[in-house]
Amino acid sequence: MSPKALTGEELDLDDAPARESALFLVDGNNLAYRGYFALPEELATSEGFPTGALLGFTNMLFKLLSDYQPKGVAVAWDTRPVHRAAISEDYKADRRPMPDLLREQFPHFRPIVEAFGYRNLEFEGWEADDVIATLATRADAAGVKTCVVSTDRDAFQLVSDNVVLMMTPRGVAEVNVYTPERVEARLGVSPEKVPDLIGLKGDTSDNIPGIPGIGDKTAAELMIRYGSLEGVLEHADELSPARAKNVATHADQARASKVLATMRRDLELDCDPAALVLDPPDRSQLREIFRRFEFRGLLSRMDVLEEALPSATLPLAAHEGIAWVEGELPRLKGRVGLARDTDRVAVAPESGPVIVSRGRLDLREAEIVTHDAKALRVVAVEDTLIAAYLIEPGRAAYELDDLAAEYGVEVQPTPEADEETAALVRRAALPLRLAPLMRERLVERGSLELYERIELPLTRVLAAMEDVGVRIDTYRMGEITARLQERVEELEASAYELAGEEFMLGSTQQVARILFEKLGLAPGRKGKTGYSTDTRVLRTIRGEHEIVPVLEEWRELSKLINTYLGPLPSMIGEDGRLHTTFNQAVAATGRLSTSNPNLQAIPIRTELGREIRSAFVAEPGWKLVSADYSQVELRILAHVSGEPKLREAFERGEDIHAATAAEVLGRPQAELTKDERNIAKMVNFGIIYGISAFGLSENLEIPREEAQTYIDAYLARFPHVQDFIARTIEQASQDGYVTTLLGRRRPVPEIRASNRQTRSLGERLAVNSVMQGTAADVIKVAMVSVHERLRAEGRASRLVLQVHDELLLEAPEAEVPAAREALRAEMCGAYPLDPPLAVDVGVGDDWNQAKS
DNA sequence: TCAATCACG
DNA sequence: ACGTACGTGATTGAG
Repeated sequence: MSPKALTGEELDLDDAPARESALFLVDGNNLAYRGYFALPEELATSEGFPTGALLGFTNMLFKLLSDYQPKGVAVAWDTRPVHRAAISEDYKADRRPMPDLLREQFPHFRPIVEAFGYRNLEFEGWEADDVIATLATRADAAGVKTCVVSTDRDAFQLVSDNVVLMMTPRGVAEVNVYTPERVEARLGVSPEKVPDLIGLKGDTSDNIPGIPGIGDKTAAELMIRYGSLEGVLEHADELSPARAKNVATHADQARASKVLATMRRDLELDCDPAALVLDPPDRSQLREIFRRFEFRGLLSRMDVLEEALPSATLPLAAHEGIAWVEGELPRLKGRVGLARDTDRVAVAPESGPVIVSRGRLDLREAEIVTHDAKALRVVAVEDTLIAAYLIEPGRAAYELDDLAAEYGVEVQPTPEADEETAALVRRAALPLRLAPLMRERLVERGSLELYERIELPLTRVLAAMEDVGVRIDTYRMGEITARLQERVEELEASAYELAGEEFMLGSTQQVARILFEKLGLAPGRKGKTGYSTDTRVLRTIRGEHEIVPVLEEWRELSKLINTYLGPLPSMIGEDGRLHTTFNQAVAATGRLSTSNPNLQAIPIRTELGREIRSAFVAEPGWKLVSADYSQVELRILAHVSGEPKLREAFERGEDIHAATAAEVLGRPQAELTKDERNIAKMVNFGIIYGISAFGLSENLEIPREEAQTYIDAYLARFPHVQDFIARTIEQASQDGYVTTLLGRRRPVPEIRASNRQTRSLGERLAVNSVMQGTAADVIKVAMVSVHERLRAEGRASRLVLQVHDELLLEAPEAEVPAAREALRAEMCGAYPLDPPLAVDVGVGDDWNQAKS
C-alpha cells in the first residue's frame, strides 16, 4: 500500500469512529496552544483580558460533551519534562517560551475542565503526551473505546482497534479522526511504525531532527520497502549513492529520533482509566465562566448540554478471551482477579486473556483481587465483598453482578465460552475493575484503614478459625439428649391430659387457643396473628393453671433439642469437630455473625444450657481458654461521652450496675437491693440500645411513667451521657450516618424519616451503632493481633471462636500461660480507651469451665 | 415465604 | 395516639 494522501485532504476522516468512544484523553497543553494559534490574537474581553486560547480550548471541551456523549474525559497537563530532557539535551533548550498572551490565560484552563465535570491529570515529572500514551494503552488493554485528542504527530502511534485519534487541522471547528486504517492511508505505515517513520523524517514541531532531506514521501516509501527504521539503516547501501551517504551519516541521529518519537506507554501512574468517570457538568459554574470571558456563543448554547448529560458511569471491558491451561502450574505475577467454581479456577490479569485452569495455579507472587477471599481461602490485596460491606453495611446481599451494575463496570463477554465458563471468567475479571472504584469510596469515607488494617487481615484469621473448628464431646451430648428426650415425652403427655386434647405444642396458635379460649386464662399482649404465648406471657400466668409450667419446660427443652442437641452432632466433621462459618459482611453494626451452625448462640443462661456448653471441649492434652471483655459497650460509652462518674467507676473496678444504681439513687452501694441493681442494669442496657421509656417499661414490666422517671434520673446524674446521645442524634440527622471510633460508618436513613416511629428507630440505631460498632472494631483488632502474635511466637495455640465480646482459644497445656497472656494483652491493648479495656480470662477442659 | 419464638451477645 | 428497646441465626407451623 502506498500513501494515498499525504495531507489527509482527500481522505474521509469523519468523526464517526470517535462517536463510539467512551473515554476521551485530551492533551491539555496541546489544545491550549492549538486554541491560541487558531484564533485571532486580539480576542479579549471588553476589559482587555485575552481569551483566544481559552475560547478555542473551551469550544473543544464543549464539543466533546455535546457531540460525543463521553463516559469519561481526562485532560492531561505537562509538568517538568525531566525524563525527556535526559534523552535529548537540545529538546528542552530549543523550546520556545510560552507566549505572554497565552501565559496570562493559562491559570484558567484547569477550572474550566473541572466545570465541565472532566478530570485534570498531572503527574510530577511527566509530560501530557506520556500520560496520555500510558492511559490510552491501559484503556486499550482493557478494551475501552478511547479517543485521544491531540495534534501531536507522535500520537498516531497510539491508534489501535480500541483507540482513535482526534486532530483539529484548522482551528478547533473541524475535526479529523484516525483509525488504524486511516493512519495507514495517511502516513503509509501502521500506527506501531509511526516512531520509525518520525525517526526518518523528523518532526519540526517537536524538535525531532530525523534525517535531513527525507520528508513525508521518502520516509513512507522507505518504510514500506524495509519495514522499520532499522531495516532502512541496514539497507542504506541499496539507495542512490547520495542518499545512502546521507542516511549513513545521520544513522545515529535517526535512531535517537526514533527514541524521541516513541511515547512512553508504561509509566507507573496511579490512575485507572476506569476511574476517569464524568461528573455532571456544573452548569452554574460554566455559565459564570462563559459570562466572565464573554463567550456569548457558548452561553447561548448552554441548553445543548442539558440533553448531553452523560450516563453516570464508564463501562469497562477487562479481558481478551480465554486461555485454557491444563495440568501446568503457571506462576502468576502482579494484580490478578481470581474466581473459582467447583472444579476450575479463573485468573484475570490486568490485561490479556483470562486463564481458566483445572489444575492448580501458582499464585505466590500474585496480588489477588477477589470477591470473598475467605471463601476461596486465599490472601487478597483487595476483597470487593469486604469493601462493599464497609461502604454499605446492612444491605441484604453483595452480589458481584449487582455491584458491577451499580458501579458501572462491565467486562467483555466471552462468546467463545459456555455459560458457566463465561460466568466464571466474569467473576474473576469484575473484582479487578471494581476494587479501585471501591477503594476510592473507602478513602472518601475515611474507612480505608479499617479495610486494610483490620477487615482484610481478618479474613485470614476467620478462615483459619473455620478450618480449625471446635471439638465436641459427642458422648456427653448424646447423654444429655437421651435424658431430655424422655422428659419431653413426659411433658407432652402431661400437656395433652391437662388440656383435655392432643395439640401441637409447637404451634403458638394452638397453644393460644388452648390457653385463652379453652382454659379461659387471661390473655396478654397480642401480635399480628393473635394472642402472644411467649415466655413472658407464660411467666405471668404461670400460677393460673398447671399446664403453663409444663408448656414452659417443654419450650425450653424442645428448643435445646431441636436447635442444638439434635442438629449439632450431625454437623460434626470427620475430625470430630464442628466448623462454623463466620460471616464478615452481614451485620449492619460491624459485628461478625456465625452460621451453619450458629456457634454464637450456644446456650449458657440456664443450667441445662451450661450442660450443653460443657460438651464443647478441648482436644486431649489441650485446654480451652476463654477471654471476654468486661462491659465493653459501657466502657466505650464512658469513653465517647467522657462522663467522669462512669469513667471513675470503671477505673475503681466497681460493679458498674451497682455503681450506676448508687449514683442515681444517691445511696452507698452496700445498701442497694438486688432489685435496685437490676433496674440500673436494665437502664444501662437501655442506654446502649438507644433508650426509650416504653422499651424499659416493657423489659422491667413496670408502668411507662415509672420507666421515664428512671431514665430522667439517670440522665440527670450522667449529663455527659445525655450530651453524647443528643450529639450523636444531631450528627446523624445532619450526616445521615454515624461513625465508630475506628472509622466504620453506618448509614441511618431512618433518622430523617417523616414518620415519627421510624425516626425514633433511627435515633436508637444511631446511638446503639456507635457503641456496638466500636465494640466490634475493637475485638476485630484483637483477633488479628492475637492470631498474628501466636503465629509469630510459633505457638500451636489457636483461636477457635468469637462471640462478640469473647474470644475462645484452644491451647496445648504447656502453652496455656502464654496463650492467656496473649489474649489478655492483645485484647486490652486493641484500643486505648479511657477507661481502659478490661478482660476476664478463664481456662478449662470445656467451654463451660473456661467461662467460670 | 412469613411470623413467632428463642438461643446468644 | 401511636408502638419500639440494639444486633444476629435457626426452627417451627401456617398459609
